[in-house]
Amino acid sequence: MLQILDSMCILLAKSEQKHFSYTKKMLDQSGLEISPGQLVVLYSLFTKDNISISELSKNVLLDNSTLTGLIDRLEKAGFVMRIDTPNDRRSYQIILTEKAKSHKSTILQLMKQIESKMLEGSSEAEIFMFRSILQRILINFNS
Amino acid sequence: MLQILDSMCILLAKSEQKHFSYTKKMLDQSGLEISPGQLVVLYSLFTKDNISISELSKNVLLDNSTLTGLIDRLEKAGFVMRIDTPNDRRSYQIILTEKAKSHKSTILQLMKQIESKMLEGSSEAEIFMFRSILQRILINFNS
DNA sequence: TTCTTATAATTGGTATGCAAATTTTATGTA
DNA sequence: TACATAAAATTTGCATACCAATTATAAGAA
Repeated sequence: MLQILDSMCILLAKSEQKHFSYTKKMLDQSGLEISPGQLVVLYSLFTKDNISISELSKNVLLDNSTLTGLIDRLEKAGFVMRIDTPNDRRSYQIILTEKAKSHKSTILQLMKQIESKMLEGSSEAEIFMFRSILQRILINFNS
Repeated sequence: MLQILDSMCILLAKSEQKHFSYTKKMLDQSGLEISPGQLVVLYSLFTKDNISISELSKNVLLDNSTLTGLIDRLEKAGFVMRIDTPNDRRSYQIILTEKAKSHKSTILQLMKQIESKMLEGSSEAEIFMFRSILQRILINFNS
């Protein structure tokens, strides 16, 4: 085992790095023309779209400025549209296109596949504990 | 709990994202003038320096091209030096400066502090299992 | 020795991410 | 109404990361 991985922080970082690379590889192979960052945005929009950038930023834990670029690329690729918000000319509503909706099940299936790969060899009990520790980490770093 | 976090993959990604931000904040406050990426490189070099970029890239699980920039900034900040490799004019050896060595204990202490924050509220047994699952994830994504 | 192939490091292009600054529009106050 | 303040989105600048291409050098084969 590499020396740096004796640090739990670095182990976490590298696990995510490899997860990101694997996700990117799988998306490339799928032909969906979606990036890992876009995947998270779409996943959130599948549950609730027709919301502003600011609302979306809360849902996906990303800064507005990060979302601007992500939405630009998603819009260019035909997965979402910006439509005017009534009574507020500062903001837009982000809505899914038919193209996005038509790929929903494929996308969700791919995500399940990646999750399976990630958790291969771990028991239900281990996964349950893993989830609760990650949730605690998120809370710890937000306070 | 946010909807997107029902995906273990996204939960992992967001945990690391928050860890990264927290590390950046702590480093900023410390006045060390080191970035999170540089921290990992220094941590590895503390164990073994006087190695080439290629060797280092294996030790820190980063691409050569990523390391070039990181080493550039570390060199500029006076933490490392590139010295010529004897008998191979293509490569350099990366060595720590006295400045880097003088900050070693401060840096290691800061890392411990971040790890403590991260794992706050988790038991030894939970941490042990957490580590082993992360290691398995790393293996899963590398095969 | 010459040519091919491989290796070391860098550069350039793209995708995250954030913070700070900016632009435009709303809202609240005098 | 006029002005100050707030909010929504974007832009800019910086730090990761990767891949693909490039440059320089080394090593092996003919």
